Parts: sequence; C-alpha cells; structure tokens
Amino acid sequence: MIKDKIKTSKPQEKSQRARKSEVTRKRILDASAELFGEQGYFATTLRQIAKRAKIDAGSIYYYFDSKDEILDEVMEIGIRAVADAVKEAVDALPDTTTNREKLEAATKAHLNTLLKFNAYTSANIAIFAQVSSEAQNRNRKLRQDYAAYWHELFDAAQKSGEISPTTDLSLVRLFLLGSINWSMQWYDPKKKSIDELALSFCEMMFDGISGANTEC
Amino acid sequence: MIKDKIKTSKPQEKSQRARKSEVTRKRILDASAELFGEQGYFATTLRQIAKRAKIDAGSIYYYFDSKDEILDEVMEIGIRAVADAVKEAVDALPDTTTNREKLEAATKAHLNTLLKFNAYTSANIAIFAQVSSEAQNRNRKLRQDYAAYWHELFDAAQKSGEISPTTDLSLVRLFLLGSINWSMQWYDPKKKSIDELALSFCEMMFDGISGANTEC
Amino acid sequence: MIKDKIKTSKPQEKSQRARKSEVTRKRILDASAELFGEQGYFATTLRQIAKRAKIDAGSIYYYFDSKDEILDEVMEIGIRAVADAVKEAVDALPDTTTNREKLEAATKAHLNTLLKFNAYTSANIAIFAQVSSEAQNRNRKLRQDYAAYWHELFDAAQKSGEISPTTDLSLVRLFLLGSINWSMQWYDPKKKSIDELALSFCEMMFDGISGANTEC
Amino acid sequence: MIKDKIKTSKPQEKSQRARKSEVTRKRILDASAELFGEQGYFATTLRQIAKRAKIDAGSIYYYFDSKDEILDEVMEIGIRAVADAVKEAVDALPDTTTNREKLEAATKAHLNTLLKFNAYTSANIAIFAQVSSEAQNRNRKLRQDYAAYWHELFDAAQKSGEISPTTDLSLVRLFLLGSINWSMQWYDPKKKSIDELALSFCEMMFDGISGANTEC
DNA sequence: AATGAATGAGCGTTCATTCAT
DNA sequence: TATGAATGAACGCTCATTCAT
Repeated sequence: MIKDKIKTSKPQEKSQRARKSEVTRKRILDASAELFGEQGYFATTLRQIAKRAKIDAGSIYYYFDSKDEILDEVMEIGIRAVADAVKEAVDALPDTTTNREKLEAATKAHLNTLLKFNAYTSANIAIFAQVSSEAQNRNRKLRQDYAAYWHELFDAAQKSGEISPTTDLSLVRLFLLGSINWSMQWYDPKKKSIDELALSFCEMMFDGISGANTEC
Repeated sequence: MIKDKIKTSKPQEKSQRARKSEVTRKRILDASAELFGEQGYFATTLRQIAKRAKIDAGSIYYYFDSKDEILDEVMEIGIRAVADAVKEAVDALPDTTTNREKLEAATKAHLNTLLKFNAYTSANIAIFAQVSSEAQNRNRKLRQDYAAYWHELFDAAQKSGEISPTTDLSLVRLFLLGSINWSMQWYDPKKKSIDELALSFCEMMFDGISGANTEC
Repeated sequence: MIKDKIKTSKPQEKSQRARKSEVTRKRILDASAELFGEQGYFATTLRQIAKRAKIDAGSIYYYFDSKDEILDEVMEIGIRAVADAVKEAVDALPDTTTNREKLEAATKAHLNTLLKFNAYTSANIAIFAQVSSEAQNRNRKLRQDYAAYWHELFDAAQKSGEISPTTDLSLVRLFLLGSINWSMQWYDPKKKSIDELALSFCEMMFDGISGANTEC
Repeated sequence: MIKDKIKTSKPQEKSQRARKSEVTRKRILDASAELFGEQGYFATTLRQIAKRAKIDAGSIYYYFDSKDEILDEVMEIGIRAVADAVKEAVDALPDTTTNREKLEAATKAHLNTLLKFNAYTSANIAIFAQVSSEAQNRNRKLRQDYAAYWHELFDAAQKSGEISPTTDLSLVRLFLLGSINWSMQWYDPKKKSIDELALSFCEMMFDGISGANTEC
C-alpha cells in the first residue's frame, strides 16, 4: 500500500508527510509484534494493536490491507532481524577466529535478538507454529535461508575438524536452535546473562556433559 | 460438574448412564486436545470441538463450565500423561541400569508421548505459551513436579559420576527438554524413528560434538 | 441450515420446537423482504432486519449463513409467489374463457401480488437490477420459467386469432410486464383499484389508443 | 461550492484554473453517474468514484459537500438530459408533422438517451426508487416538469383526434414510459436497434395488438 | 443426558467524512 | 487545487455462553 508510494519518492529529501507516515506505519508494526509475541496472533485484536499504536482501529487499514498482511510483515521483519544480527556478529570477527568461536558468536547474537532486542523475532518464533499454513509458507523461504546460513557455520567447523566427522549437522542445528528458541519460555534475565547462557549452550553442545571426559 | 458425581458413585458397579457420560466427556476432551494441538487454543471454537466429538455445541456445557475449564483439564491430562509415561519407562528398567541409560529411556518416553501417542501432551506443549497466565499458573505445579523428576534423574547421574560435577543440572535439563519439545515443530517420522532421535539427542548432550574428543 | 433438519422430521407431528423455529425463520424472511423492497438490498442492514423480526442480530446466523443467502431465498419466494398466483388465477377460469380474458386475469394476479399481497415479489422486482450478477443468475431460471408461462398465454391468443399474427410476442410481453412492474414506482391505491388498472393496461395493449379505431 | 465561484467569474474569459476545476468536477460527476448506473447508489463507494475520476477520495470534498450532493446533481443532470433531448427532437420536426409522429420522435429520443447516450439519465432511472425519499423529493419537481411535457404531447394528439377521446392520458403516459424505462433491464443492442424498438412501442400503444383490427 | 434456539459482546473490516498541509 | 493521513460509526459476521425443554 503506502509503502510503495514512499519508496518511489526521492530518497534524499523525504517530505515530512512521508516521514510521519512511515513512523505511524512502524508504530503499528511495533505494537503488533509486541502483542503477537505476548498473546499470540489470534488472541490479539486490531483494537488492541490500534490502542498501543495510539491510532484509531480503522486507520490501520490505511497502511495494511488485513490483519494477515500485518502478520506477514511482522514475521518477515522478525526473521530478517535475527539473520542480519547473526551475520553481522560473525562478520565482525577477525580472520583468526575459530569456527567454534563463530558458532558461539552466532548463538549469542541469535539469543540476544530473540530475548532482548527484537520483538519481531520473538513474535516470529513464538507464533510461527500457530498461524495458518499459508502464513507459514509465506515465511518459509526466509527461514530456510537462515537455516542454510547456520548450516554453513556448522559445515565449516566440521571441515576444520572442530566438529566430529560423524556428526549429523542438520540434527545438531535443530538441537541447538531448538534449545535456544525454547529458552523464550523460561529465560529469566535476573538469573543469568544472555551471553553466559549462549556460551553454556555451546559448551554443552561441543563438549557434552559426560563425567568421563575429564579422564583424558 | 458431572465429574464429581461420577466419583461419588460406587466404583465397582458404575451405572450404564454414568459410563456413557464418561465416554462423552472423554470424546469432548479428546477432540479438544487434538484441535488445540493442531490449531492452537484461540483458533479452536467450541463448535469445532462439538463437531469432532459428535455432539451439539450447547451440550458441552453439560460437562464443562467454560472453554477455559476444558483447557485446564486438557493441559493437566497432558502433563500427567508424559510424567506417567516417563516414570513407567524408567521404573521398568532393571536395577543394573546406568543413570545415563535411565535418562535415555526417559527421553525416549517423553518424545514418544509428545510426537506419537498423546494428543493431550502435544497440546500442552504446543499451547502453553499462548494461553493466559492464569491458565499457565493452574498448570504450573504439575510442570514443576515433572521437572523435579527429571532433576532427580540428572542428579543421580551427576552423583554417580556419569555427569561432570561442574555441570549446571537445571540448565542442562532445560537444554535437553527444550530441544525435545521444539522437535514438535520439525519432526518428520519418515526421516528418522523417534527412538533413534531420542538417542541422538542424548548422545549429543553427553558426549558433545567436538572433533577433539577423538584425540584422546 | 435449519431448514433441512425440519424437513427430515416426520411431517405429521412436528414438535413445538420445530414449529417455533419455522416461525422465527419466516419472521426473518418477512422482515428482510419488506426492508429490501423499501430500501433496497445494500441499504438494508442485518441489524434492521433483526429489529423488525424481533430477534438479536447474531441470531439471524442460526438460520442463514449470510445476508446473501437471505437475499436468494427472498428472491426465490418472490418469483414463485407471482408465478403461483398467476397460474392459479388462470387455472380457476372456466373452459369457455377467451385467451384475452386469461391474459387479463394473469395481469390482475401479477399486479395484485406485486402491489398488494406479497412483499417478496415487490422485493424481487424492486431489487433484482441492483444486486450482484451472481445473485441475479441464481434467480434467473425461475424468472425464465415465469416468462415462458406468459409466453404460452400470448401464444395461445395469437393462435386463436385474438392477437394479430404479425405481433412480436416477446416484445409485447416485455412491453406489458415492464409497464406493470414499473407501476410499483407510481401506483397510488387511493386513485384507482388494482383490478381496474390491470384492465386498463390490457385494453391499451389489445385495442391501442388510436382515435382512428372508432372509425370502423 | 466551487460551482458558485465559477458562475460569478466573467463568462467570456474563464481562467485556466477555473476551467481545470470544472473539468475535474465533471470527471467526478461522470464517474459517479456511470457507477451509480452500474451498481446502484449504496453499492458505489466514494473511493470507487475517486479511482475512476483519477483523483484522491479526499479531494472529492473540495467539489462536493457529501455523497448525497453528488447524487442530487447526477439525478438532476440525468432528468434535464432526457428532457432536453426529447424537446430538441420534437422541436426539430417540421410543422407538418403529426402528433403521433411527434410522440414517436419523443419516444426515440428518450430511449436513445436512456440506453445509449447518457449515463446520468440511466443512473437517474435506475436508482431513483432506491434512494432516500428526501433525495427523491429533491428530484421530483424536474420529473414532474418532464412528465408535463409528455402530457402536452399526448394532449395535443388527443385534441387532434389521433388519440381516442376516452383515453386516460395520464395512464397511457405511465404505461408507455414505464415500458420504456423498464427496457433498461432487458434491452440487448445486438437484437434490435433502439429506433426500431421505439417505433414498436408506439405502434403497440397506438394500434394495439388485437387480431380483430384487421377485420376492419 | 442432550439439544435447539437465542443472546450479546466483540471481531475484522469498510466507508463517508475531516483536516492539516 | 488537491492530497495523504486519520477518524469513528457502523457493517456483516463469529463465538462463547445460556436456557427452556
């Protein structure tokens, strides 16, 4: 809708109007992401979204064609946000970084985005399973791309010998990301920092918890 | 409601009426558990439940006071079901069984209940995060008991030296159960059996994936 | 919906419930027909219908799946009502009746149904042109049947010599029924009785208004 | 609104502004007339009108105070258009023309305006019965003037003996114009030309369809 | 033990309208 | 001269719930 019009205006000098419009649009999306994450998609009403975005419920339809369209955009932003955060974190590391360290950085970034910084990502992870399969499918490509990026990280670690050659990389990825995503349901910032948690996760995954290890 | 009446009747010779009533009641709960698991709590309507239970929507209120009461009972049954299955599986093991083997058996039992046998458990795990905090609280005690049971298993393993003494047992429990529960979102029975999956999870947790291990 | 259930119940002894249900259903249809005729389809709201039918707006959906379904049923009843009234009127005539007299009787019956007796017929004639083409199509078959019946009447009159052999019967039918239907927009019962009006219409159609006729 | 301003500006040299304004205003009216005719008044939204007129929905309010005001103007233009067309057609006839021929010319002109040339007239005839009685009343005076003009034509024909002295002229006028207006609902240009149709109508009205006529 | 009828609050959505720019 | 943003009332419709039978 409006989005298109804004993008076609000259980039260097956006009118005040266009800027205000963008701000309102973002307020709606922000409110939606928060509420979807807190209550789920179906339990969230457009009137709640409108109230939190400080506009009238009818006005939402100036920016979006339907509640479903909001959902799609929230979910898309959510996946892009983690993916970007993770890639950025990994890219920022020096060349000398080991692959295990890269995976640790990725885990930290994912966990921080999910638990602290990004309501869109929380919403995506929280509600994906409960929305219609159509809505899921619209988000699937981005999720697969993100999974593929993690696979590369794991693959590099295996190739360099940091992960045992017999390890099923797909399974271990699902194992790690499952744990991470599930932490949404129990994480309490008062008890442990997010970065510590991420490192603990990686340590468990890499070294295991077996008491026999120490016998080496 | 009816539930109470049934319990006060003599246990050995239930009238046919009472038995039929129980059957209908169970049909409603079964239908609810299935639908909650498939679609979520809010997306499921009482009419859908009634249809699947083959009764009239109004009749549900003969057995339950509200949709929320159905939710509570489904969730309770769900947690009890996994807890029972896990305990039974562990209890059935011979005395010579190692603690690691007990944890493996527990994992298999949890995973089988969740992914194959019990719609109530699937529903519980799938919808817990999306229902009201009141409903969550009503289920919390049972969940804590179940967590405590797992903790015992981990604790015994640590005491026996099978788990390193520095391991944070609470964290590792959340790590393992998070992975397991999350598998609901991606598990495909055509690719791997549930028991194999359970063993893979335990192996990763105990032994880790590090390539350095092999250097011992 | 409900309609089906009622029909499957034993015809000889309808329960009080079923009868009450039928009454409510009819109240909704009656109210709809009246309002559609008075205000048009789009200007009529379900809340107005509910108010006139003395039920709650939501209750309408116990009997009908949508506003459109009400429309369909109102339109169907409307056409059937005129068709039945016209056929009955013609059938009631003795064998000695001329074809012109039959056409006069048909005209009277149509006009009375439209202007006096049947809100459904008024609604049908008034709103047909303004509803969606889908709704029109659903009503089309019945309208064609009704038109065919009129055609038979005209055809018989032409065959018997009461109508000139060169007359285009389709056109004259449209001419007559157009005039009749249009009378909805101007007819005032205080000025002329419906039966008189019908006869005037037929006289004009048969004999024309030309002053030259009298010269015969 | 703007209309007034335009009229007060000097007629011979309208500013370009004023002219552009008039053009836009006409675009809105044209779009409205078309849509009202196609879909009815209530089914037509201001956004549809705006889209067809290639302006923004809000801009309509620069030219009109309300949707109802557009309706009034469309309806007024519609009646004036037929009235003018009919009068022009009759005035163009030579002095030797018979009154019947004048009525035929009037019928042709009305029918052509309605079915071919003028969206405003189509809209007026199509939607008059469905708009509020207030809106109808605002259009009534013009309609009565137009009816009076037809009455004059009929009256002259009766006075000259071309119409039988016993004919109820008001009724015959309603009869003819009803048929004509109703033809909107069934006329198909592929089957018969408008002029032929008009002549057929007049022939039926004047000469009747009776087979007995030929016996003269 | 169960149903059919009905309710009423609230849902997602639409639409005529307003107004600052 | 015209627009983009926003409003708020009302729309068709859904749903958990009630209740007489």
